[in-house]
Amino acid sequence: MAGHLAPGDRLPTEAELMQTYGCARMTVNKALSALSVAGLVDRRKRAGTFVARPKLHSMVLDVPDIAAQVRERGQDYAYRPLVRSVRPAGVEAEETLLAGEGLLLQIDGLHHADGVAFGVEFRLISAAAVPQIVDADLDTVSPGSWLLSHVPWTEAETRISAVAATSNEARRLGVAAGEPCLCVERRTWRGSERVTYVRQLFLGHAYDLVARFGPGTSTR
Amino acid sequence: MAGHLAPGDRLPTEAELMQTYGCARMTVNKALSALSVAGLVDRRKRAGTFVARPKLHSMVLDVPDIAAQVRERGQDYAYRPLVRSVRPAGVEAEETLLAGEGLLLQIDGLHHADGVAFGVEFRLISAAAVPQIVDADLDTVSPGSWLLSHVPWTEAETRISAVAATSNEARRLGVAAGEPCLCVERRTWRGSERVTYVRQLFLGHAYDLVARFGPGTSTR
DNA sequence: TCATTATAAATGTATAGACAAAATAGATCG
DNA sequence: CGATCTATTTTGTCTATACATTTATAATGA
Repeated sequence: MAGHLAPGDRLPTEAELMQTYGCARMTVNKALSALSVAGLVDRRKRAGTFVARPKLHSMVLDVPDIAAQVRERGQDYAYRPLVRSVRPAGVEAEETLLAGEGLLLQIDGLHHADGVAFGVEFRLISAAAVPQIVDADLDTVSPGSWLLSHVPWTEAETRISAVAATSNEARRLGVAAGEPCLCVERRTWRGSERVTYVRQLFLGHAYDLVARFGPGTSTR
Repeated sequence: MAGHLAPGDRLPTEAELMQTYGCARMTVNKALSALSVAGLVDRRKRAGTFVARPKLHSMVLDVPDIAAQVRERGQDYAYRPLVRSVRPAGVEAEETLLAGEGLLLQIDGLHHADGVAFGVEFRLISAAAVPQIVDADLDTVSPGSWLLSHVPWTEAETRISAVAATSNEARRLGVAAGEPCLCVERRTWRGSERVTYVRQLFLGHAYDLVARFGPGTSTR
């Protein structure tokens, strides 16, 4: 971290470090292994341990709770449901996003900050994976928060892009069509079962995401 | 992962797992510690090990090499420099982005796919932190790639947002002003020294980012 | 009843020793 | 000269043991 070793440089062997720091090899090994999973060094048997070339290939993206983030700025957060419908899967092309398993719950809603809408959300939930959702009260709490606290999930994929608001979306957000928006699409699984698909559209000037890489990031 | 244990459930103690799987406690401990740093379980002394409630608070964001990503789609990638200037820091307000240390190198450039520009990049590099950059050949290779392979860095922060292309940016990208673009701003440090600031603007329909959370993500 | 103290249960971390696995470097042979 | 085999170095992983640290729970006392 101090920069004494450049990427590609070889570190002392475990045996040498063991001597240097006067501790057992297991201890050195655990430390180096930790550096390895943190991506700071590469280790190859027989060859040794090398400073990894920094790769920007992965960073830790903070996906903040929307409500908490808004409140942190001193604003008032509110979620307002727009549409809620239960229907069998496979009716529309969109359902390929969640794909064919029993009943499908569609929930649209708006995210407000200080009473002004800054994000619109389209969500599909598989009733097969989340049976409790049908009777849940989703008028005040956002389905995102509800799912987070009620449904264990094991895998998620988020796609981030920039799009122009369609006329429909723009109307809901109270802006002109074509307004640049940050589009967050997220698919969530529990095991191999799909749980939910959500597409969130945030006004470009009202929302951003932050990702970090560095000490303290990977080690939490 | 199989869902047999719900969030909040308590796992067997290390001693019990040791019996169950017939191995040493150190082995059990290493396994549980790994699950802990992966964020799948929480461990409290005296209390035990518990299935963590899934938090969407952090995901792993793939920041792909732009060139590689374009080529993966079967397209031809090219970087073309636009502006390159060396000047003392502190001249413009922008320099607060990298802040006052000696000479500052500004490099603007375009990212092309199959000859068509899809991204424009504005970059500041601290010559104090990267003295070699002044003499580097940056006509064919993008400064991003050059820096990656020549400068070890320890920390980076990326901000992602959606913005409308300014008339200047739109001209360079060959689109209409106001076109929605994905804006990626990244600050990079080595220790406490700032290395570079970059602001990249990608055409919304030509670029997106993907973040994942799940088995195999944190463990690489 | 409440605050304080003591006990014990669980994780956290270190050690020394052993063997496995991989891959480089060298030796051998055609 | 090249291919193949061998030896050795280095990391990967497990084991058994020991002691430290934290903290939930039980015991104690005013």
